[in-house]
Amino acid sequence: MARFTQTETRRQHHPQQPASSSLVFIGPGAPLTHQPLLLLPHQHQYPQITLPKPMNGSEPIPIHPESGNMKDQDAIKLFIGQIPRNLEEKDLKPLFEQFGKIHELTVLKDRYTGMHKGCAFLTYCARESAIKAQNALHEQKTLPGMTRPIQVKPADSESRGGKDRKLFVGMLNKQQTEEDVYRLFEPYGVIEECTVLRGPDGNSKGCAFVKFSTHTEAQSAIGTLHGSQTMPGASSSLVVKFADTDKERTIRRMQQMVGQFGIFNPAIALPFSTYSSYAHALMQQQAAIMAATHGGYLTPSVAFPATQIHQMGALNINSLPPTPMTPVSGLSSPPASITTSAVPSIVTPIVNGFTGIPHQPNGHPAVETVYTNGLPPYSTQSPTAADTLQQAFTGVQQYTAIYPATTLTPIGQTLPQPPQVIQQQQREGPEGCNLFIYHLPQEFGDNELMQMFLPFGTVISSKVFMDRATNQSKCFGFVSFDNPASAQAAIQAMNGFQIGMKRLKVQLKRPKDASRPY
DNA sequence: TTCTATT
Repeated sequence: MARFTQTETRRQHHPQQPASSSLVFIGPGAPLTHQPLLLLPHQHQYPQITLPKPMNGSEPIPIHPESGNMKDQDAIKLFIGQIPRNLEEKDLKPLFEQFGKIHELTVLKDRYTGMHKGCAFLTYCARESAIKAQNALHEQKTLPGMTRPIQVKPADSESRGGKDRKLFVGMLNKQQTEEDVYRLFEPYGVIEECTVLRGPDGNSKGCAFVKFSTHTEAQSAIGTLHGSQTMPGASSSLVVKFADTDKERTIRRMQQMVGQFGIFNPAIALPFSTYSSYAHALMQQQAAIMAATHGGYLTPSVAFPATQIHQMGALNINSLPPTPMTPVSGLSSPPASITTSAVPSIVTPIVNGFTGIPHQPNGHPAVETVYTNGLPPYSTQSPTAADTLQQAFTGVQQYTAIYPATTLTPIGQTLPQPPQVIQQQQREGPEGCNLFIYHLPQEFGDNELMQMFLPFGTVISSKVFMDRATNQSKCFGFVSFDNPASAQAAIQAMNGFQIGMKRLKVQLKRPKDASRPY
């Protein structure tokens, strides 16, 4: 059995501190499961963990720092993962208290929905308690209802970056194990984590994550290994690059969704150039956002909370039913298997909770009516592709749509002050911020329109014009941003963007007084 | 060929 001893993860605050425990590589011979292979500290014996019993309907009791509850200067903040979503702070407390006095324990909640994220941060008063807890708990026990073992490890915030030393390894062959990957990367530095990505069946997806202890090590692995060889059975040479950040993953998912739009009419492929231009604009936009945000996190108005992104990613848009306009063969479109059941139930009441805003008497309901309702006007018809698409987008809707419905949301008191989306009754952006979009797919409603433009900035309003008689989309609409740069980015990326057989026309909305001399 | 989550 192979055993590789490694030094402990370096801590940001004490880079010089000698390793206080060693990490052991669990290699082949050890029963490898589909779990990521981690470099686990030696196990110590601790009392059998008694799982806390969730208490129904009780309020969370956050444990906050207080006097007499001082923490070590070098205390380690731990990230706790794989927590059942029905466990709150007070439920978790007993589990962790056995390793020492807790300084702070916070279950992470979605900022907007208050939804339990299934993870928490934990800081003990004593550094040593954290180490004990990690050794005793990490990957050692699976909490009720969870399919993976609990995670107890230093929070990302405890190590600088974290991402700048984590590599994505692609184009592995599916037979390669964690150990194979480990061996491959071992020469370049200290490997803290090595995970082969696997599907539910445990089969390798042909890629892996390798985390080095330093950026430099990671960089050197890239320099030497990337493209250096082609694994047997792989379609191209080995890919070694820094892993995506969450933001990049978000962008990737959006790109994938965009790609899926082409499925509305499989006969026409999305031209790569257009796709690429959208992707590129997304990247630029995201980069701009990141640069403008000191914390490095996306502005709430633009960011998709990770949990919701996850929801999007979990939905199979490929299962879209044929649209009424463009029936497709069974070839590329399996029967609609997506149902509302695939969407967290919280979504529906929120999205449906909108009340109509009365149309203006000027005969222009569109731009005047912001988020009149969260549903496309055709939603009462039999299921359409857009219905399903809407479900796919529900996570985003839940986020974006929630603001106008503040008084209707069941979790209203957990909502923070709504960000700029809530310029409440503002319907049209400043000049240069309002776009006219033509050649929309018939199935697109306000929401789909909004989703398509959200990546470029804060969408103040989105409206697809409907034919009053037929209740069908007139295939054009308006989108308003809160700033001209977003509008320009959207034009750059989306004008000429092909969806099905059509190409979008995206241009600035003509100002009302455009033709009027001043 | 990008993971279960990181205030």
